[in-house]
Amino acid sequence: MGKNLISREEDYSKWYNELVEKADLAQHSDVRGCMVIKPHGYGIWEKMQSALDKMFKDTGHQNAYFPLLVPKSLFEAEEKNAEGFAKECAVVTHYRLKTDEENPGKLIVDPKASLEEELIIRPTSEAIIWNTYKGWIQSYRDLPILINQWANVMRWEMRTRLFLRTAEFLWQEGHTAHASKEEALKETRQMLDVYADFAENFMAVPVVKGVKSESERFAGAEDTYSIEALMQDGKALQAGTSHFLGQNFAEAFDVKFTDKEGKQDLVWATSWGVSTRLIGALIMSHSDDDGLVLPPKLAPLQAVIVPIFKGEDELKLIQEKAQPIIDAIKAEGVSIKLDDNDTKKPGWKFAEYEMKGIPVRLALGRRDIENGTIEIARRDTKEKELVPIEKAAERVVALMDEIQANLFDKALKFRETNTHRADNWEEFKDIIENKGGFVLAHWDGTEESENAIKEETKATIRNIPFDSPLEEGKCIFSGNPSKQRVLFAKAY
RNA sequence: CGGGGUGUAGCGUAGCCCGGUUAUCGCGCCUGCUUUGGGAGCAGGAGGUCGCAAGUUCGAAUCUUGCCACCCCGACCA
Repeated sequence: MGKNLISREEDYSKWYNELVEKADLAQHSDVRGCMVIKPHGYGIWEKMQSALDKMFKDTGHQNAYFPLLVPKSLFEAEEKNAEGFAKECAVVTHYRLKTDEENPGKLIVDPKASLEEELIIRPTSEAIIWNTYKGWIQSYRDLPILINQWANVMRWEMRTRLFLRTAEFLWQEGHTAHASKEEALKETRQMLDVYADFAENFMAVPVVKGVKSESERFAGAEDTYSIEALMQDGKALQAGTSHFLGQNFAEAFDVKFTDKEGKQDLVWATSWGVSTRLIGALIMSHSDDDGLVLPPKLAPLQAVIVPIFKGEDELKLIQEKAQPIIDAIKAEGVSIKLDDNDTKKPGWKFAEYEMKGIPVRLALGRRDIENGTIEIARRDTKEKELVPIEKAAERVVALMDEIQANLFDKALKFRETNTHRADNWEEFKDIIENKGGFVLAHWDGTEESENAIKEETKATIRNIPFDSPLEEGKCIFSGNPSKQRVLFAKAY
């Protein structure tokens, strides 16, 4: 079982980096701030993609693809959005290299090949997409447009961490266009619900849904909704956002439609996204000192059989015994493989699959075959059980649901015991500094208080939870009246 | 962009202050034998422009200067 990591924040960062390496998920690239996602890490992303993609399709969305490069003039059209991202944009200025006459074998940028208009490598695609939508929308009959794109984006971050913040990252971004404000608001909320559903039911990570304060709002949005998760070190992680963009982008790109009455109006917009950061959330929610712990629904490989054998004859016998189990398990839609690699020893394999977070491991050796048993070990609790070989498939399939549910329950309990209420400034500071976790506290709604709190404690308003009840109270910082509690935490 | 630090084999490192034969150790890798129910043991082997350049010196991983790269702390952030 994992230790309570909240008590050892200093080496938590090291713990995380080593885990990513040991679990074989990713590595730093030689390219500044970028990440190489290794097959096991990418396998998790693929599982996330297919689950999310299905949820998007089930809510009426379609996939499409837009260009990587955004002309500067388009990028700057929506001023707030452009301003918000300006500091972290990579810019393409030239389109050709040439050999360096002073340094044979080397290349230099050809100064004659500079672009008339610079191209921005997308940090997000609102601009290029809304410029395209302009040509697609004339009438209310063209609406709504419900499109998602799977893509990479680039944000030139000052400091990076694998999965949590990298210069290039993979994500999906939904961009929808609507005829009415109500419909767009409904879409914004619906997609946040989809994200929360995904986080809780696939990732086994409980989340708090809510609305961001003005200062944390997406650049160019009227409102930003987020799901916030609590990591094992007591810090919050924003796991997904859904933005109500109002008519800002329609105005910037002049996207109008004619309604049923023949009147012209600007189109209403939303955008929403989750990224490979979710893999970081997954790692930090469930892992322990022995490595990664994966929820069965997102494990690229859900079960593995480690044969314990001496010589080819024994291996052959084990393979024969294992095959019906494998067939039965696969028939139930659970992925499993027999690791018959003879260059690695069983002990090595046990450790390896544990680090990689494979939910269930079976061990089958001569001793088992003589006794008609098989050993089943679950990753989440590290418990081992010896079951009759004919019951193995049934047990493994059942474990998938048990482990999935256990991980969620454990994460939920962790969040509950690490969510505190603070009613005055001293209490608030004490919790943030000494305990960590979420803090529900009153706030007067002003940016001044928000900034001052951040300045003194590093804690920020994660969101104003949708389910936060209305109650009279006083802002923990200013003492001014407040109508409800908001969610504070130190964040990634 | 400010403040600090580090560059020695695929990875992690000793040596540097106080210059002196063949650059230390561990992991990993290769070969052989024995092993296989929790990251095997023994024996042998391969692998190095000591970040780059210049300088000082009989002699530089070690001293000096310049350059480059990376890391950590802050500001920025899905």
